[in-house]
Amino acid sequence: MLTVAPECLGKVLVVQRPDGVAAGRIVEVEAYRGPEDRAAHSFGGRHTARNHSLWCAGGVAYVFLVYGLHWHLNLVTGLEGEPQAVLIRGVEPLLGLELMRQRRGPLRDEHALTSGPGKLARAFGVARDLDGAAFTSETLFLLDGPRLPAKRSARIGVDDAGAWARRPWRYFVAGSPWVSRARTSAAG
DNA sequence: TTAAGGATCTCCT
DNA sequence: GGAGATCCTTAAA
Repeated sequence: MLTVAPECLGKVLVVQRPDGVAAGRIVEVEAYRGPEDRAAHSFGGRHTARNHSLWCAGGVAYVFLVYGLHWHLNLVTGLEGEPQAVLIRGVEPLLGLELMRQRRGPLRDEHALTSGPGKLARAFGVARDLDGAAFTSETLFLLDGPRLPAKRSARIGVDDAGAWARRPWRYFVAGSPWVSRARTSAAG
């Protein structure tokens, strides 16, 4: 999974919805590795209705809601019974710009369209009905792209996870304006 | 059935 | 740089 995460950078995420198609190049991801990873939803080996998709064989989507407002899109990468996933945090829009703007509403900063996990999920129309969907379906799939140079840093939003929070399991493309802004400036 | 908390975003200063 | 929004999931009685 730690090898899969950097390989995701540069790939193109495509989501087809009834109201249109959206596509973008992945420029930022985070790796989560349960059940040891305290920051992961699967920490402790908990297999619940919510994170069921995490335990499926790799290649499906794990979609969940945080703070009652924001959806997050993960790519499950483990074997069946091994909860491992890559969280997609930032993409560079390629197709469906108009559609994304519609779904996101008026923005002060053009780059805010997809520069964050909650933002891109909304821009791409990702919601609960995509949870468990295969990444090879017509609705949701990945295209190969040029391998981009990955930089690493600590993950974001997992401060209370102790040493696990400091693991450099966030991979991003340095210099891309579509990378979400880390609260703690990226090391490296 | 109830209570508590969360892998964030946005606006305002 | 700081605080509020908002609803789903989980655990306990």
